[in-house]
Parts: sequence; structure tokens; C-alpha cells
Amino acid sequence: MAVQKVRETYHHGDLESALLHAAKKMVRAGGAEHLSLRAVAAEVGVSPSAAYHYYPDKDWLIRGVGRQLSEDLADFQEKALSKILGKGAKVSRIRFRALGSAYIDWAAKEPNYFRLIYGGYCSTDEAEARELRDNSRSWKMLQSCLDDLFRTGGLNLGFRLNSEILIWSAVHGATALIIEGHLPRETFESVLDGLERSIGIRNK
Amino acid sequence: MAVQKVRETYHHGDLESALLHAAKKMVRAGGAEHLSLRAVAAEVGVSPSAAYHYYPDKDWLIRGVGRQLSEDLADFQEKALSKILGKGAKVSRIRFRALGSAYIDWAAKEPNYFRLIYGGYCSTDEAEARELRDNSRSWKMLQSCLDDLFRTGGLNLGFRLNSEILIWSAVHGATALIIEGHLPRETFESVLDGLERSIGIRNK
DNA sequence: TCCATATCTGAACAATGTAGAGATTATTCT
DNA sequence: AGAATAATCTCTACATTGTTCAGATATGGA
Repeated sequence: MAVQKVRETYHHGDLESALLHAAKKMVRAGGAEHLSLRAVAAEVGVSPSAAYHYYPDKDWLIRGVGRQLSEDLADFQEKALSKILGKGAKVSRIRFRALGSAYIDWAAKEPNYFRLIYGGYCSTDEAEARELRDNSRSWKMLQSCLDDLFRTGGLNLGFRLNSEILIWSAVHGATALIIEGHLPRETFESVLDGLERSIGIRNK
Repeated sequence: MAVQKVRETYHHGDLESALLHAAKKMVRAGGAEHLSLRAVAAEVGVSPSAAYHYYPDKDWLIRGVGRQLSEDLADFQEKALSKILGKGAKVSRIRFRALGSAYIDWAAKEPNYFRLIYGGYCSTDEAEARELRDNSRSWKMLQSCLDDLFRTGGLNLGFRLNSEILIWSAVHGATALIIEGHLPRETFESVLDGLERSIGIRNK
């Protein structure tokens, strides 16, 4: 499947990240469930056992890809936000929709990436997961967006509590269901509409 | 791993459903990603190749388990509904919460079942998926519950359109995120609260 | 009873993850 | 510089996997 590349030096130089990069590329094409350690090694031009100097087993490599993908998603959302900087008055509302749209756009473009992050390949204990979420840029962007919405948007503050949890759940759920074919893609906008209602934004 | 069972007759008699039953049991314990066709065959007491008379390959068997699990989930929701029959006036609102709670209860009890259904193991083309959803009992229960809510609950009918999509998305997303450890279990109730707001139910 | 058909077994193949012993190169110390 | 040590990678091997196919075995109908 993957052609073996020749290597001039015996020592690769940066094998750890080369493996990660190759794995990421192959996950994108074939999904994490079909990732082969041997194929990754061959792609990099290295023997299968070489990988075991950097990753205790295949799952660690996959989790490494997952960690990088979460950053990619945050990057994508940040870019989406920076594109709409200073576009009209109700900025925070536009930001809200941009964050949600970026979420599904990223996932729909590379479903295998999305499945790797949220499909149970990277599950850890609850404490670490909570820390990961609280420190993730995606989560912080959503929080600050909602803070602004409630502060400047004149929304009912009784709706503020835990609203990011509802929003993340709905956006994530819609994305997952759409990606797996259970819902048509067009329905995503109506989910965002409903979410705006749930935090007190009255639709025109 | 799985101990080979002895069999008195050469012909098994009901191998097709026996394989499916064994596969379901082993998915429950180890997850669909670790299901081994050989182990399933051994569990049933049959040679590995025997399975190929009933399922063209392993994926078909897994999809068969998935179809059965969707029915199990619907059964579980129906039972939850029948338990609260005639409990006070705002029945349809109670039904709404019972449906959502049953969804996550079922998933949390057997996460591997939930992952099998919605984790990309059973993906089909969009047309078939739409038909599956429209004919699924889970979907119909949600629809009829919302119909009653809007009809008898005096809710703003402008919120009716596509509200089941938002609700399924949020309930599904919260369930998925909770199961994978990204959200703590207690947050599920607040998601239901927010959903009630989104369809016009004012929380006390 | 004998034959056609359905059902299951056995052996085989290529691919996989992983372990361990050994080869090769880089680094550090004197 | 040269030698010892550490880091890095290869080779071989093993058990397990999905899958195929030729053949064995049982079942039901004539």
C-alpha cells in the first residue's frame, strides 16, 4: 500500500514527529480504525519496530494524532473568528454562529479527523478530560463569546448558567449525526437558530 | 480468550442468529473495534469459516448487531414512557424528559453499544439513513411527544419547526460527550433544561 | 437408498501488533 | 584522537486476525 521511502542517514533525525505526521495523513485517508503501524513505518521509510522507541504502542500514536487534531480544530475556529472581526454591531452573535459553523465545516471536510477526536480513541480519565476541556482554546472561545453575548446583547442572565454545555452538546451532536449520515447537512443552521432561542435571542 | 463450546449436532440449527447474539455480547464487553470474528465463531462452537455462509464479512455482522441495538434503544425508551403513563397533568413534558433520560441511561449503561450505533460502524448512504430515521420508533416517539407538547402545552408554535432536530442533536451530543468523558454526567439535566427553553417552556 | 443441496471443517495466506536480540550510528569522556 | 557508552534503528520471530477455497459431513426429497 504505502511505498517504502529510501533514507540516506541511518538515524532519521526526527522520527517521532515524522511518524506522527504520517499517521495523521493516513488517518485522514482511511480512518483511525484502519491505521496500520507497519504502513506508517513504511511511509516514513523505517522498520516497524522503530516506532516503539517513541510510542509504547499503536494507541499512543493515535492519541498523539488526536491531541494535534484538537489544536487544528481550535486553529480553524480562530481563523474563522478573525475573518469576521468588526463586521457590524451584533458581533458576538456573529461570532457565535461562526464558531458553530467552523465546528461542522472542519468536521465535514475531514470526518475521519473528527471521529478520531470524539469517537472514543482518545478517552482518558475524567479528571484529565476536564482539565483538557477547560484549557482548550475551543472551549475558551465559546465561553468568551457567550460572556460577550450576555453582557452586550441584553439577554436574560438567567439563561447564562451552563449555556455553553447545551451549545457544545447540540453543535457536537448535530455534527456527529450529520457526518454519520443520520441528518442532512442543511439542518445544521436550524440547530443554531434553536440554540439562539435557548439563550434568549429572539429570531427575527 | 473465548472457550470453544462443544456441539452435539454437526448442523448448528440456528447459526445465523447465534453468531449475531454472540457478537452482540462480545461487543458489549470489548467494543466493536476489538470484535474478532474468530472469537465469535469459537464462542458459538463453530469454525471461523462457518460465519461466511451468513455474513459476507465481519462488517456485515457488526451492522447486523447495530440494527438490533437500535431496536433495543427504542424498546428501552418505550419502557421508560410506559412507566410514567398518567403521572400528572403536564404529561407531554414529562415524556420529553423521560425520552432524553432514557437515551443517556441506555448509552451510559453500555457505552460500547452506543458507539457501535453512532460511531461510524453502520454508516450507509444518505437515502437509506433518512428512511431508517423516519421509520425508527425512537424518532416517532420524539415527534409525537413534541406534537403533544405544542398542542396541549400552549407553546409558541413558531418554535415547532425542526425542533426535534435540535433536541436529538443536543441529547445525542451530550450523551456522546459524557460517555467519552468530555463532560460530567450531571450536566445532562441542564441540557434538558436548556432544550425546554428553546421550545418555549419557561422554567420555574 | 441414493443423490443433490445445505452446512460446516481444515488448511492455507497475507497482513497485523508487538517483543527481543543484535547491528549501526551518535555522543561523551579521557 | 580513540574508546566506551548511549541512542537509534533493523531483523527475525510469534501469535492473532480476516478471508478463501477445497473438501468433509449431514439433511431432505425422489
